[in-house]
Amino acid sequence: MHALKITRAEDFPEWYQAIVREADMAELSPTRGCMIIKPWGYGIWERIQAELDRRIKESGHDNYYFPLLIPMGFIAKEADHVEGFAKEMAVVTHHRLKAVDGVLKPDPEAELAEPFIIRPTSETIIGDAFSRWVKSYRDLPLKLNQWANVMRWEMRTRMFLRTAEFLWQEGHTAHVDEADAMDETMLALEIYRSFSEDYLAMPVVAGEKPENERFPGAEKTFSIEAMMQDGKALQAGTSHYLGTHFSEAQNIRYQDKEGGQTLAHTTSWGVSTRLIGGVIMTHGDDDGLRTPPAIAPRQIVIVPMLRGKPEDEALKDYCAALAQELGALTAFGERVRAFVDTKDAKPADKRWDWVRRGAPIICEIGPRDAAGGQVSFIKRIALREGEKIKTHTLARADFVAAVQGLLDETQSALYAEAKARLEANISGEFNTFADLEAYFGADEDGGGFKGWARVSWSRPTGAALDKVVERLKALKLTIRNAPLGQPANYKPCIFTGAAGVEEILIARAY
RNA sequence: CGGGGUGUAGCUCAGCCUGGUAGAGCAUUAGCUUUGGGAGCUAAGGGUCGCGAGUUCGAAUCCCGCCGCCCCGACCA
Repeated sequence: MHALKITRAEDFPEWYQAIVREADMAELSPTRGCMIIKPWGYGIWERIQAELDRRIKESGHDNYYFPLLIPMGFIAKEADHVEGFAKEMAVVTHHRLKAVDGVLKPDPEAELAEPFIIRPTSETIIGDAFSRWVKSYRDLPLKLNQWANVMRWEMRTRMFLRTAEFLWQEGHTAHVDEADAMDETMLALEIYRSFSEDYLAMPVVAGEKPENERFPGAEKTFSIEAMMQDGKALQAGTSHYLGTHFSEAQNIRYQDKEGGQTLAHTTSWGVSTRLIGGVIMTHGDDDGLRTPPAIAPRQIVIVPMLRGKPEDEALKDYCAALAQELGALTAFGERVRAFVDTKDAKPADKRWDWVRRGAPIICEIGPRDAAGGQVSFIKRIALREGEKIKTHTLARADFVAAVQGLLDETQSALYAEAKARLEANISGEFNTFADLEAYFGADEDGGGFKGWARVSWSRPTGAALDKVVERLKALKLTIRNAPLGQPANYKPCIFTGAAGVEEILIARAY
């Protein structure tokens, strides 16, 4: 009997919805396409923010905050950019409401001369600031970041993976030349890769997006791609070299050492609350989430087996003292987050709540443990032995001494499991398009697990690339990226048979 | 935005075809029992049946319109 009513094997999308609800991470709000993020979900985001913010600052970026509303004219300045975002823009057109026949409406008298858009991303408004801030080569590089909410009017939303409003971090930088901007683009990508692997225990493949998948207005787009447990790829972060597209559109020029006016080269890069969806689909099991300890809002949860009797007080004291002792330890460079769940609820219910949330270590401490100076606990990553829940018992001092190791082991085990899955399911055994069809076309409904294909291609562009995209679409496939670390030699192009020039990953994707 | 499904108690759903004034399980609350682990018994509370307009003496049920959600498609930094 699992803690979730639905298993991954039965219905992966339903299982995903169940985990978001049952782990109490988020729920839908009355606002279409938007969610209420609850403490277990938001707490994970706070851990992500704290660590990623540290890494971003360490690499020389400062935090800024730009407005939510962007003058509509700004978005029109870069042609590809407006084309990419126009269809999903929320627009603010009025500044006042008025009751007309008892119905509240935007006051026709209060229409804005120039509407605002709610930011879908901030290249344009930040570019405008750059154009004023960048005067001399001495002002460069200019490296900033902001933590913000953005809005994209998506047709189809899924909690954490694609919502109309989401939270993210967006880095924006300006540089003297392409080489410097490309260094920055790759630096950001590497921050995302290492952060995802070290901190989220989510292995990824970093690489360059094909032309058709580039960010609107970008010269080059790079991504990190993670493999979910249904085999689909999730784009978990992107880093863009924007060339001089935005500089031209917004006049970001500096006086170089020779006294000439030169266009700056800009970059942008971001990760969002989508990472949380990735964590769920990487580490969840049929009992709920298994939260990596580094991002678990509570790493050790202590459930006292309260009985509504006088001896409860002594038991609570024992648990509080244990939590305090654990809180003095450190793990992943921070204080250990221990929590005593004293809520007036049945201990068994509390246990299963924390199992579904995926607290890494759940202690269940009864009067006999307290009297004997022991700690009984379950490990979320090794919850069962056969059908039965596996309970461990250690002397209190031994448990305290073991905690850091347990958390480290949990983090490592989650990473190792996901890494093994990723590596076992990327196949280079495809030589012709027929091979792809044989594998990916086998199930018509697209429901079964399908791994990724790593294939050589001749990197067609324009109409030839469109044709490739169409052929892949028929198999519900997309090109994810061209991984960094390319081989010395290539097989013939899987699409055309021409000489291969690059290896790419092909997969079904979110 | 197209195709399909769906919307009834906090959750999962029955009732709809064949109109008669709303149900089950779980959850909640109270009491009693139980206590090394997802407990039992008894009782209670809880629903404008997604919204609106029709047909009808009477609509959860039939008709029309709208909206949300889920799946597929299109779209998706």
